[in-house]
Amino acid sequence: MEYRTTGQGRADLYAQLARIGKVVMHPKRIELLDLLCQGERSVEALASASGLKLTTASAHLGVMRQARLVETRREGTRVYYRAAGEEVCRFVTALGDLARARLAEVDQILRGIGTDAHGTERVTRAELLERVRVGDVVVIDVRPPEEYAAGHIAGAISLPLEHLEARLDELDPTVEVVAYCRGPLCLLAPEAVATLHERGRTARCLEDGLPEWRRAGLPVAAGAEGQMEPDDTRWSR
Amino acid sequence: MEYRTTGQGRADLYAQLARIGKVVMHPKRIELLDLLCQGERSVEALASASGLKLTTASAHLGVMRQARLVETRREGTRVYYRAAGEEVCRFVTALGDLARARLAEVDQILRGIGTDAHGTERVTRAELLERVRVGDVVVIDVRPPEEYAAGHIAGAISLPLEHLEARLDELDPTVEVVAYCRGPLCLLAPEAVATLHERGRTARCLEDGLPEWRRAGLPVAAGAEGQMEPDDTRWSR
DNA sequence: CCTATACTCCATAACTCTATGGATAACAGA
DNA sequence: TCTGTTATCCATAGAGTTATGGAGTATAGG
Repeated sequence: MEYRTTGQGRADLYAQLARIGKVVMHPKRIELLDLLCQGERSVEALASASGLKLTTASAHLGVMRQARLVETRREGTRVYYRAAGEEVCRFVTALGDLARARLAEVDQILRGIGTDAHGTERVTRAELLERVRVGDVVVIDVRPPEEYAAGHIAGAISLPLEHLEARLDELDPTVEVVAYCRGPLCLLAPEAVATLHERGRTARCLEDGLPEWRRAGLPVAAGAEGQMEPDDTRWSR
Repeated sequence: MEYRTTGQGRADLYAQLARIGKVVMHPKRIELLDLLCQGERSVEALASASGLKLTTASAHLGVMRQARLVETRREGTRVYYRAAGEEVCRFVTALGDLARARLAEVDQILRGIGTDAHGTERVTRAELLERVRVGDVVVIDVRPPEEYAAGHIAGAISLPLEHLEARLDELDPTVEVVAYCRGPLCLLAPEAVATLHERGRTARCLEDGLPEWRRAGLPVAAGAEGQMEPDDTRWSR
């Protein structure tokens, strides 16, 4: 018995799905997509962040644009790429979740060097929200300043990982620190927490990162340090 | 400025995610995965259902097994493959959702030949549940009998698409029919509804299909027509 | 122990994808 | 208009992927 419905239609359908599959078959494209879920970036910025040559990065971005997973905006001589919608970021998250669930290797990497192996539980979003309200915690955004400026947890201060040790004295040793970064696949916050632990501080990571926080409808602020415009309308159309 | 955290770790991480990405880069593998989300099947059954040669199908299944997306069980000389967990099916659904959201072509195919183009709204799960309770609707499972036997909506009767026209007189013309199949990517139910409309019947599709119904925790029965064992423990470990 | 069945493994040829550098295109500023 | 910047396009070599048929493996049954 053959149960192939409308023969042609089905084949076409799966071919379309494979267009999206092809995007995530290459590690660098997943990396780029993950970066784009943080906010828009120029081709050059993406290339240097992912360690690709400009032409190669452009080619990868072209593939992703053809699959309609990213969109572009031109500003003078520069082209800014962004994820084509919230669904794209959800898909990247889903891919990461599946990988963690099915591939022991992923969990090992995430629990490996510089992560929360010390049995430190992560802080839930609900808990953080409450403790920020009460004010008995300091939230640090350990991502690069540009990403902080593009959107951050309301009330968080920008303290990029690479400046953490130098600016350690800005943090009150008696107050617990909660660090967050780009999401479950990002290693910035776990590394920050490990560093803080080495210095005898109390610190934990937030579960997930900014995209998940935003997606949960929790307060996000934009702009550089200090000025706290309640903005960020990126996904709110 | 370079912001590449733990250089090696990140590259490894994305390479692992790409292992899963590579699985869904090929249309036939998506098709196979979609089939496996309906229940386990032998290699031969999968090959014939997807129109692949046995060796090719086996190779594709091998790729999927290496990525830990499917698992096998041997029974005599036969090897049965199954999805490696509920997360796998959720991922396939997520891929389909993303494709529908981002690729106009997919929506076109789904709304194309034989689908609910007639402005027919789909029945929600909640509505169906209530109307089955009241009993003013007949639910037909238009998938192949084997899939019905492996698990179906409690109360549904098995009426494979290919027998629909021949067995049309089994359906009371005064009662609305709700057809369901494998999920949003499956075209069996929309075709059945189109056929029923041509015969002047009142009929609609259920939103999504059996996997989504099961995932929502709604009643599923197993076994062939008539006998209604409340079973199906496939995902309940 | 022999045979048939249901798969998996292997070698290979055809094909597709990726990285790279040079050429081209779009734009801003002088 | 000329120049520098930023990004895309193109040709190509190299790497990886798929389909296929034939060989090999595991199992059930005679």
